Amino acid sequence: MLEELSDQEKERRHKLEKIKTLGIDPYPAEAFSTTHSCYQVRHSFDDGQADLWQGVRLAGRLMSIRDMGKAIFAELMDQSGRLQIYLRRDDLTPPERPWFFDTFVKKLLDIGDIVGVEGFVFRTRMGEVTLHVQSLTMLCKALRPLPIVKVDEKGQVHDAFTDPEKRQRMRYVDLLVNPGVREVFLQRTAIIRAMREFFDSHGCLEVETPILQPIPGGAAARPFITHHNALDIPLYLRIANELYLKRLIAGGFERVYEFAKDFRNEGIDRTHNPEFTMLEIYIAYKDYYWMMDFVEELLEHVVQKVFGTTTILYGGHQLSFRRPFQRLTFREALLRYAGIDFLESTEEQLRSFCRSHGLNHEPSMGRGKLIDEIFSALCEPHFVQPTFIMDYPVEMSPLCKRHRQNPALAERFELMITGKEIANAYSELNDPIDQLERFREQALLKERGDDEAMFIDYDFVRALEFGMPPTAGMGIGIDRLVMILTGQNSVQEVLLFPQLRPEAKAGS
RNA sequence: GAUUCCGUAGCUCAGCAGGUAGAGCAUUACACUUUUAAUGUAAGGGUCCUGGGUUCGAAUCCCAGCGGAAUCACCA
Repeated sequence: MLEELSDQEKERRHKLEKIKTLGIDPYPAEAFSTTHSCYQVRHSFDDGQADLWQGVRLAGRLMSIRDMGKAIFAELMDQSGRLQIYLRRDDLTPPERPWFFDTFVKKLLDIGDIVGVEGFVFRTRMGEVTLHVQSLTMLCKALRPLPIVKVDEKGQVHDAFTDPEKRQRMRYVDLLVNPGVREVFLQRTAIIRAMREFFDSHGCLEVETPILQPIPGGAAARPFITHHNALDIPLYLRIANELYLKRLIAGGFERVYEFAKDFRNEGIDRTHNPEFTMLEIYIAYKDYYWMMDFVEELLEHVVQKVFGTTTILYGGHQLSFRRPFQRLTFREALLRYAGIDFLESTEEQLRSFCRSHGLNHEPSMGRGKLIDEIFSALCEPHFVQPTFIMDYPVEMSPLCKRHRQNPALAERFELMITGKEIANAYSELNDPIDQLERFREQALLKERGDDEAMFIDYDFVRALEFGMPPTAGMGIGIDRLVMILTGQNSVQEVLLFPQLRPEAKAGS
């Protein structure tokens, strides 16, 4: 069911028909080869060697058109940026097509149309590097008008395309019209590439593990569930890939990592999207202390490489990614900011602490969750600069080794930045008997109504029974890291296509 | 899931003591062969999110729904 067309859309469809009538294909099949990008022309044009700048071919979208009568100034935009082009009747009125300029270029081209041009480069009186077009090829007619964003001489932006809903629903328009948006996604890719290079240079192997899992393991979260028809079994979209990567360590790979799309069936807000990207990496024969050094080195490297500095401005804070980061134990953090020693507290004491501080304390919450609640509310906001929090209570970490000095603690650290967890790492539990017990405790929590408690994964336990070397493992929430590094305050701004409610159908 | 705010032309917005709509840009026409938020003159363009209700009369008030934003809850 098509929506009713607006006047401007009707107008463009009329133009489309006229273009066809002139014998011009508005959607030609042939490739259009280019010699330069807009950026190259604009930044490397040399007035002294103008004769070298002939036969320059560019392709892109018309972003503005200033009709001066017998001449037109327009802006062409390609992936690299914009370049002014100059279209003159005298040059675009070939004898075999005398109507070309007056009928086609002037009347039938619109902002948003995609064209290929060829000509020579010159500098206008106003000092603008410009392509003097000698031939123009229609490459695609745009049937909808593009929102016109204008920037005046003071740099002030007018009529910016800002409606968050429209921007996200029509990201293709957002990307065309808001240059900062493109920049964020280029940086996102650069960040991931720098990480990948770092891992590869440390002898790590990038692998792929199942997204559809019979048992959703490796994290505490509600999964999406689906059904496999041929096998007639339920399958879950993965909430993590941890247990599969550790199977690979058991299988003899010593350094593996995966940038994994994970899925969690939770609410959507400015820090949560139902699908998100998590980097997980596992290194055999190392422990979480080694991993802390490794993360520091990784982040300092990535930030330096992508941004050319180790200082990032975020929400008014100067974040320093220069090594070493602060380190603090979980117990010290709770003592300092909540005034409690969780090692000395029973579940009941923790529950009443939550009650008296107005925090959550559902009956289904065990010790681990109560402690987590207190920590999140009272401690996390203090860790603005990159800070390692070490040695979490063992109840909160069912896949993590007990601390070598205190069995109530786990050999786990989280890296907090701007009060948010960015990385989470363990000395991985490789004792199959202990692992099975921890799974069973999770099963009990599930019976108490904790729908995020873990399932027992017997195959994973079997893998551990065959033996997995001591291993350090870590996960990094890529979207949140990208948010911080690119200065965005919502995940939707670092995801090309964030999840939205379906658009209401027109008519039907 | 709860509360609050928002939903008017392609884009950004104004209009609300209730009398069936306005601006800038965009569009159309004309003028202008070095302009750059081009300019000048003229014109067209709107189920005012949807559905009910109150009223002689609703973009404006009330109710419900849909969508979005913020805060909280839930959650990495």
